Amino acid sequence: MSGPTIYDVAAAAEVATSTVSRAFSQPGRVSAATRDRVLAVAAELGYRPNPHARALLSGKHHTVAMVVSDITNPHYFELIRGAEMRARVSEYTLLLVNAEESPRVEWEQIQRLAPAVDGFMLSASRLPDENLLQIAAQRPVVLVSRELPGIASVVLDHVEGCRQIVSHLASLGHRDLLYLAGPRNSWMAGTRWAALQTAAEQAGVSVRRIGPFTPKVNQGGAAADAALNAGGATALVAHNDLLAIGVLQRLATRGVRVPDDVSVVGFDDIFAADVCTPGLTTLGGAHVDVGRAAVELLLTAGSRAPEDQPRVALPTELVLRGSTGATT
Amino acid sequence: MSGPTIYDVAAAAEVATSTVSRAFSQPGRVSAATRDRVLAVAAELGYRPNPHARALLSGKHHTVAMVVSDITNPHYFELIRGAEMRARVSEYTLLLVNAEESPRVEWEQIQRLAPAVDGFMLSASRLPDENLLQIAAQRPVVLVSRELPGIASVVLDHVEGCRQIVSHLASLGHRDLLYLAGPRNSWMAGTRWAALQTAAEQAGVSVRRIGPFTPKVNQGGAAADAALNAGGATALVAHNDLLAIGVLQRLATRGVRVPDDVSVVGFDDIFAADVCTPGLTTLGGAHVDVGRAAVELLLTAGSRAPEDQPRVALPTELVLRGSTGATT
DNA sequence: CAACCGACGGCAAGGGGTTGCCATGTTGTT
DNA sequence: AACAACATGGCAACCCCTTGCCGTCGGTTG
Repeated sequence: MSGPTIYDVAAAAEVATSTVSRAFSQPGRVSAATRDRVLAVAAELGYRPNPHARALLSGKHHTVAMVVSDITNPHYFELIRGAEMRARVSEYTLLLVNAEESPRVEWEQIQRLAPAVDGFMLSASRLPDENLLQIAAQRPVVLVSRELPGIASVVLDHVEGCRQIVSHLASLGHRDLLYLAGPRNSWMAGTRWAALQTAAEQAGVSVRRIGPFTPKVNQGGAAADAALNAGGATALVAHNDLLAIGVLQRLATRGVRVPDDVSVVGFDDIFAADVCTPGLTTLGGAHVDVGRAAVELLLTAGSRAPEDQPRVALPTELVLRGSTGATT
Repeated sequence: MSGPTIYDVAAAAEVATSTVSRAFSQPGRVSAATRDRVLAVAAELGYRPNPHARALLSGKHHTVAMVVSDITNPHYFELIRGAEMRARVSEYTLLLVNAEESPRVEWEQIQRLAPAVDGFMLSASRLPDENLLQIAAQRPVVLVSRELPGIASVVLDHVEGCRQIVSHLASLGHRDLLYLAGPRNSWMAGTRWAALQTAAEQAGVSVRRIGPFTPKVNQGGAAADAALNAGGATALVAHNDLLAIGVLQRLATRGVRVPDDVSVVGFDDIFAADVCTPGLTTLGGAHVDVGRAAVELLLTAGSRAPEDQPRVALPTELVLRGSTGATT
């Protein structure tokens, strides 16, 4: 069933297993002649080192786990791709775990995998701070789309991003913004709201908040109705593109014209934002780079003390499409 | 660094390590009293079995690898989710691997992971048949969106699906269909073409093929232009939704009205198909179930002989939206 | 020519579990 | 009461690979 072991190679090459092991991992430790012979025999037999046996002794598993809050959110695709690419370069394996928006599932999966991975990349984690610190005490952790002192993190610069959104809307004449908030346990939801308030104040416009809403398309209907009910706002800023798209659909159904009657902005710049009608103005960014940076941090985590865990903030890009326009 | 071991638990509970091991894996093998004590001590110490050590001896890793041809295709989301769900139920870990549309990358990754996983789920594999058989000789393999005698597979029933597409179009008055083909090394592309031909013949309509095209949105422009250039067809059937959406965009740019001038059909029913304008008529199916079924097969693979590997074909669903209409 | 030294291989001890087999202690059978 | 049949727990080997330490051997150095 399993392939040849180091013993088979050793026997065939007529050396000790330790020599075979060293031929691979410490090339300078054996003579060139012996090394060549061992490698030749190994190649012939199709020998592949068993990663488990190796991990058992070294404690290094060459594997990192990426936990995402909800894998059906297309926003994660690019993130995953970036993480996967960076991991592969270092010959690391990426383990993908779906938390299904459930803190309990997230916690259980992490506990289960903890002994088997070198670190965790937690994207939009819904776990409370103390749990995150607990995990970070056991294993290297990098947070994505969340920040917490003592733990490394990678986020898109939402402060600057929200400023861009507000500036954009303000320049189009909007004076009353409404934020359709994300889940209560989403750090992003809180931060975006704070950033929007600050930006709004600086720009001299007002912003209110309703919600929370689960950031999925099918919640967009409720969000849109709530927004219309709240009244007064000429621009809606949805927690993410999925919600925004749901809102657009509902507004269309109710005969509210976008952007003539109301403008809509989302976050993430998912693929569908470019395809829907009207196109969705949204705050994007290089999500591939976020994933890449997170894994990068994770792989170099060993050398850093808990108190100087880096916080990386990557630039955002406001993508203008048809869903925002001048007030009439 | 690492948590307590079975030795710590054994010492604390004043039993042998074998007893601790059995308390977990063979509950009936130890007395209830002993088992309870061991489990209590283990819980108190926060003991978690080391999966590597376990895998080393048993050869079971409780891990399956899912290889996808291109992770940026949203179509995989549901597939991944289904696979992940099924794996979790059995406390299996899902390893996600991106092949980036490159057979070489796919092959290398599979070889690298082979000693560390219990099986492979290969989605839309771009590898030639002989490579697949080679892999299947080492490890259990389940193919998704591909069939090959001797290897288990799960596909959506494209034969019936294509019949539905053709019937739909024929009933709307279309007599000349054009298939915008997928990549040359895509099994699906070949099968869909064959199924379309058969269905067209039965329905008494004509179908032609152009391509191959890389199934991405940005190739839709070229595909649309080639289709218009080919002339004559009143309905376009694109290899997948990404390509179809690209086609829709290009047609809109060129002022060709959909569905008035030409109808467009896609495959996969990705999320974006519902939000683009017009909505894309597409052949979908329960992709979650495909992922679920594939993992199911993989977990029960050990008991089957190579010659009776099941071929599962799940039903498709033709989703009608605005991109198809009657000929004028 | 003795004392040293570096290069190279081998021995053997883990690392954390699992499991076949054996030695007890219990219960059941006649 | 004597013996068979279980039920339990422990011992120790084993899974595959890594690595500290030691022995050997040819070559330097003084």
